[in-house]
Order: sequence, then C-alpha cells, then structure tokens
Amino acid sequence: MTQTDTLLEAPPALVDATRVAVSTVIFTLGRKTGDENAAVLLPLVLRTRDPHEGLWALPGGWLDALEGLDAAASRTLAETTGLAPSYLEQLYAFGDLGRSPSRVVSIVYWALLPPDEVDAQVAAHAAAQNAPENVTWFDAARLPRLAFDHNQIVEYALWRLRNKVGYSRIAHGLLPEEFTLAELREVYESILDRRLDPANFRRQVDGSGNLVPTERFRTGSHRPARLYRYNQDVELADRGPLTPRPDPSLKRAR
Amino acid sequence: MTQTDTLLEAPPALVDATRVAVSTVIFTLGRKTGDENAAVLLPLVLRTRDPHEGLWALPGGWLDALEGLDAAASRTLAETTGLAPSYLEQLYAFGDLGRSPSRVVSIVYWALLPPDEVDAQVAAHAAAQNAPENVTWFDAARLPRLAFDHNQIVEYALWRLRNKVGYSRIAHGLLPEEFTLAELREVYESILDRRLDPANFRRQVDGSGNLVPTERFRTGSHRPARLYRYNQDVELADRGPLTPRPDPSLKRAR
DNA sequence: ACAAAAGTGTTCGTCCTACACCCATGC
DNA sequence: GCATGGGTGTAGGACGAACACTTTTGT
Repeated sequence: MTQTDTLLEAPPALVDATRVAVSTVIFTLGRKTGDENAAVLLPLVLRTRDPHEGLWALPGGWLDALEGLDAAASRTLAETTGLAPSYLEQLYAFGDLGRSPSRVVSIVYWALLPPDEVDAQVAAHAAAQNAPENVTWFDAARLPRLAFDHNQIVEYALWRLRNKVGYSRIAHGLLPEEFTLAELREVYESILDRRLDPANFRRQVDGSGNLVPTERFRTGSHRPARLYRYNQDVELADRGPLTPRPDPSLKRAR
Repeated sequence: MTQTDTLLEAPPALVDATRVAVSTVIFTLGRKTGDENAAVLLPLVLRTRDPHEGLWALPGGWLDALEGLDAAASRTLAETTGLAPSYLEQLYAFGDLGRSPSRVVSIVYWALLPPDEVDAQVAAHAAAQNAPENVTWFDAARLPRLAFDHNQIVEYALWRLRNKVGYSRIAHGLLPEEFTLAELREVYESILDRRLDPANFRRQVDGSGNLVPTERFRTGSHRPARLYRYNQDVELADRGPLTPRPDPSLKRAR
C-alpha cells in the first residue's frame, strides 16, 4: 500500500485519473493487390496527437458519461471512420499499467462489415463531403507497428474471429444479402487461411438449416451459381444470456 | 440530448464521474443439504452501504490507479472473501447506464477454486482471526435477487462455464491435485447438469492425453479407483494470444 | 454371496474427408 | 468441343452414444 500512500497526497483529480476508452477492430474482406486471394482487412486511424503520434491505431474514443459501452463503440467507430458495422461484439477489456502514458482502460469491440457495405458507406461519405480523414485499410496479416498495445489486440481479435467462424454463423456478417456458396466458402478460406473442399463445404452449410436458397443465380464465366440468403431466424452468434438488444445504429438487421 | 444539457450545469467532477469497478464470479463445487448431487456454489457479499444495501452482491471493489485489471480482481476478491482462485479469467465488461445509480463500468472476472482449497483457505483465515465478514455461499442455480445487474452477470458466467467445460480442461480447476475419474466426471455432471456414461467418459478424458495416472488409489466403499493427476504441460484453457503471465497470487500453479 | 463401483469390449450411427463423377455454361 | 466452376455420389475413417460384460472391493 506504499504506492497508494504516495499518491494520496496528489489532488483527487490525479488519483482518479483512470479514463475509459472504447476501440473497435472492424474486419472486412478484400483484395489488396491484383486478383489474388481475398484477405482480411481492417481500417486504422493515423494518430495526430502526442501519445504515439504518427503511428496507426484502432478507431475509438473516450467513453461518454451518458452512453452505454455498445453505443460508445458504435459512436466512436462512426466518428473516426464513418462505418456502421453489420455485427458488433465486445472483445476484451485491456487495462494493464504500461499500455499508455496515462492510465487508460480500453473496452475493445470487434466488428464485421461486408465489402459492399464498406464501399457504399465510403461512397456516401465522399458524396456528402464528410469523408473521414487519416483512415487507411490494412491487410490484417501484414500490419506495421501500431500505437499502444494495438498489435496484440488485433491478434486477439483475429483469434476470436477464426475461432468463432468455426462454431457460429458470423461469416454471414461479411457477406451481402445474397451470395453464392463459393463466396461464402471464400470467406471461410480467407479467415481460416486454408482451402476447403467445395463439395463437403456445400453439404455442411446447407445441411445446417441456416441458408435459404433463392431462385436467382449469379451468372459469370461459367455455370451459374445459385444465390442464397441468410435465414433471419437464427442469430449470427450465440451470446447466451447476453442477448444484444437491437441497436438502431447497426446497418442491417438480419 | 436534453439529459446532457441538464447535466452540463453540474460540476465537471460529476460529469466525468465514470468509475471502474472489478468484480469476480468465483465458483466451487459442494453439497448444500445432505448427500445429494454436488452443485455449483459461489460466494456473495452482503451489501452494507447505500446502493442496494441489504442485498447480496458479487465480491469486488474499485480499480486502483496503480494495478492492472487481473491484479485488481485478485486483490478485491481476497479483500472481500479471503479467497485466492486456482483459475481466473476475464468475463465481460458491463457498462450500461442504468445498472447503478452512479456511472460504473464493471470489469467482471470469473474464477474457479476446488472445494478442498475453499475449506483450507477458510480455515486458515478463521485460525488467523481475520475471517471475512458477510460472506455466504449460495447454490448458483437458486440465487435470490442480487444487487445491481449481478443476477444477469452470474447467468452469463454460468453459461461461459458450461460452454468452456466442453472444449477445455477447466474442470481441473475445481479438483484437487489428485482425483479419481469418478470425481472428474462429477464435476462435469454438476456443471452440465446431466448424467454422463462412465465408460465413455473414461475413454474421452484419458484418451486426450491430459491425465497422468498415478500408482495410488482412492479406497472407499467399493473397488478402489485409480488416482490421476493433471498433466502440467497443457494449459487449463486456450486463451489464444492473451497468454496470462503467471500471477503469483494464484494459489496453485499447475 | 452379493451389491456396487471400477474398468473393458463391442456395436451402431453420425459426421468429416477425400475423391470420383456428372452438369451447365462461356468461349 | 473443351475448360472450368457448380453440384452430386460414395467409400473410408474417426468419434461419440449405448450397453453388455468382467473385475475388484466392502459388507
């Protein structure tokens, strides 16, 4: 308790200077250079202030006194990147002492957004002349050194994403309303970073009752592929007793 | 934003009065009345102050400015209950607006402690005349109305426990160093609340290479059962990139 | 001897995997 | 026609569920 005694002489504002921040790791899928395989991408914000100025950091901000944690994640994500995710879930609370010059507890969320929604939202902001500044998309597997402990945070978010894709339906959070099985499979392959047998993949996903076949087909260079849509009755992920109350800021209520 | 306007007239200290608390749901196994089946138990602390005075609440306290979150969980758990868990993991950060009269963000942990350690630690405090006050053990399935949103928190912790017991080895966090397969099975049966086939259970657990058979046997009313110990090489649970650095306050480093 | 728990063996169905094969389209 | 991805069929292995059966102790 000696450390506490020392600090008790400081003004109360300093003793209580533990601030709460909210950040979000938001993933999408895309192709960086050329037509190779799709990769997991995430947006980062260039820091323009003192702690770690010039480094890239996760989008986020301070928790407002009058908003819940989920709302704070949505708000700060929108303010810094202009994005509204299709799926949002709390990841972890980081509060080690050395992670920031001042004492900051960060409630970190992770989120998903399908590539077509990314394009649409970015285009909307560009048209409205309020495009966010200093935001760049990075390949999640090839990140530079980030501010604070954000490298570790992204690693953990990727681990959760890879785990959760195996036992839930969150892959649909990275797809548009209608999609082919090949597109769905590509989501899995990008996240898990390995090839999947198309035949077995087909049986697995449409045998589990989450997919509703449509009568429309995606025509392309070869035999047209049937378009599927997501069964709205089932949740993207089972969160147990933590049933997320519907958040109007989420773009698509599936 | 009318609420904001009202509050903006208050002194800044009140606006910024978001405090960070740490609480822990710590489970053990035991028999409440008679020799029925073992049940999941957890200790609660009787509130003696204004918010929800007279109700039972999770052990916890305020985050100190000079400690990490894990350390705060260990400290507040020890201060309120005198317990040092065998397994400790962050559960979730709760920060809704209505959950407390003042604005509180609670970082909640969940923990395990084997019954023999509970007895030993309680006995040690009784002998040292520093037994914690107002602590009572409850059957997790039959809780009264708790303070704040702690009922929901316990439900979520139980859900995590039940999930995690299926794909990790955390059941060992509720067992002493050496145990029989029947005792291990009882842990699973208590948590999952259903009977398991002894024959199949045996094959599953000792086929997975986590158990080391000893040459000692537990003698009892019938044929002696071989004692096993836990293979120290494998972690209790895979936490991915969040490898918990060894916490000296954890009682047993397995 | 008998009851009861410890421990083994066997069968059956389900699911995953690998891979052969047919189908439909653009060129 | 032929290349290519869409889509179906099928055999083999792994694994869990169910349950009969043997072993070993206390009473």
